[in-house]
Amino acid sequence: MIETEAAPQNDFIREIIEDDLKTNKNNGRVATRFPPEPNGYPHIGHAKSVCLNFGIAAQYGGTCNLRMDDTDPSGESLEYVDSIINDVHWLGFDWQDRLFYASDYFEDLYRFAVQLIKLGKAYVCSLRADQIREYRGTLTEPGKESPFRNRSVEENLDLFTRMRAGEFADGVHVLRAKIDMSSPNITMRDPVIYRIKRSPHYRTGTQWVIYPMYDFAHCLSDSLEHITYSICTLEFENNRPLYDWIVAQLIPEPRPRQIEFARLNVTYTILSKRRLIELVENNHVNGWDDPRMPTIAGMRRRGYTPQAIRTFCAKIGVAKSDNLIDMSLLESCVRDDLNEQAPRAMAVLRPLRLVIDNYPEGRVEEFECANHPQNPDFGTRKVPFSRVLYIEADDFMEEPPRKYKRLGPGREVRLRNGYAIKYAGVVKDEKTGEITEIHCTYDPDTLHGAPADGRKIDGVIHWVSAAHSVKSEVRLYDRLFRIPNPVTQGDAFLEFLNPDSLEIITNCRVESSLKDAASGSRYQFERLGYFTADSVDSKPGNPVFNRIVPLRDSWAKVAAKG
RNA sequence: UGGGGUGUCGUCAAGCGGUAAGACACAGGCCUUUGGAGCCUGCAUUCGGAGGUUCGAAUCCUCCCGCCCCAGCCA
Repeated sequence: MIETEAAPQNDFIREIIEDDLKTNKNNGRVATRFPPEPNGYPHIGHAKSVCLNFGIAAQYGGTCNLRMDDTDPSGESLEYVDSIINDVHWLGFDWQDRLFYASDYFEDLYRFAVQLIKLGKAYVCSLRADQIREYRGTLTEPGKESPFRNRSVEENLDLFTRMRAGEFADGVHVLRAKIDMSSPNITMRDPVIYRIKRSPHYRTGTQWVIYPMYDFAHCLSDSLEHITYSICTLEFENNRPLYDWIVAQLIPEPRPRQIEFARLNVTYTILSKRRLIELVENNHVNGWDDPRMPTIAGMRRRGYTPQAIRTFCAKIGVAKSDNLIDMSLLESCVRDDLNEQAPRAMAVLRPLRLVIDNYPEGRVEEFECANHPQNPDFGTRKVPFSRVLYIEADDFMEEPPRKYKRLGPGREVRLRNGYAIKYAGVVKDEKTGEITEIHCTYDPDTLHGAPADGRKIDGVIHWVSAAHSVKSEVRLYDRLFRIPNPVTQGDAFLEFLNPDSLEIITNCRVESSLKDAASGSRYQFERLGYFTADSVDSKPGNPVFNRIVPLRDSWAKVAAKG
């Protein structure tokens, strides 16, 4: 089952749940929710929360709701709601009919606020925003009580009703919880729970001019949905006493419990929604699903599989200490999945002409090649072979360093799926001295298996028949997210946009059997890594390939060592 | 200098008083018609530091240090 397998290691949360199960706190129910604010596309950090919340629910036979936490109309939109729905589904999770919107609770929340006023636990404060800040005190000094703190219930009710009715301009009044202005926890110093904001809401339009704040709306939304565990990130730890306070005033037991975990950080990656929005709005990238983006949509386009992302989330674990996950773990997860799922093919990115001198001109053979080296279920494909081939320019070196196993003067290598060939000569451009063509001879007895005389052939290179190959477009993203650490520095954007890291290569040749590659297909091209046919830019018959997994340049390391 | 968290290998992360799991990374080897697959081996005498309790401490106690979060009418 997808949900269970995706559950990250979450021992401290499991412990809490199992204690509750023992004491039968919630009658054995486990109910979680994934509550994004629809003000951006979900990213890999959200995936961690999605896997956690749905995973926990599945582990205990419970439920997980999807809830749009849309209490601040500015920045929220239907487009983002759609992206969340789409991406969570794509990741493999199902909330069935439990899709909710905090905005659907506006009427309930309003009534809760009225109730709080009647309890004498909330008041309308008419201080200006800057005054409220001033009265709040500082980290080390207690705050001062608002002069409006002791308004009568009747006056508060009257004012709050008129706030809703639109009688006041934005900002002239707010509703505050009456808690403790001298609390060492600043969150508890009479927090604002309702504000006037004349900003049309993407769902409720202009129906409301007052909107509940997160602290008020979230815990009560959880309560309305009978959530048992409200799992959120660490920065809300200071808000937990407020969460408990509000719920204690208005909701009978059993009440939802907030549990915090550390949010995801990945090396070289920006996961701040504010910054991602900036990248999109300033056109630094081509939208939220740009393959360079750490969004689910971007990763999907780049070729990541839901499985790989789920595995990643399961492997990183869930704890309370700040973390910075090495991107190599993410890459390892895709490689692992794709190694099993991706059919193999051959491609050449930087073509170098290779002529087999002793192979008859005009002759064409077709080799039956396995689409997967380990799994015969993938079947085979026919690959044409002829006298003139293209090989990867890197696969030939005139002065090969030690340990180089590919082609060079005097050497013999195997053409993947084909014959062993032996170096015969090289042709250079007279002016530049650049190698333009390699000449080889082939050994006809080596098509299947090693040569009869027992000589060993170490190197294997891939190739494509020049006359039969098809030209396609490949986009190389050397690493998924080319953003240097520390990501908090402003110049991160410059690096992100560095054209050197976004090289686009257009003269790639892909063997003909691939020219009908369907959109969204993933291939591992021999020795080059995993590629996906880009589902947005590719056309049938001429796919555009994104390279999705960087292969470690181990050869470069060997060469560096000498 | 207030409050809330958190510190175990390069990076994550188990461990809950009985003598440091696992993963990624890294290194070496074997094997292979992708060097990037597969297999094998190595990789924390020590758990932020210093004391203490105990036969025994990463785990309990004391003090100290580092890092993160909180002063939006954001979430």
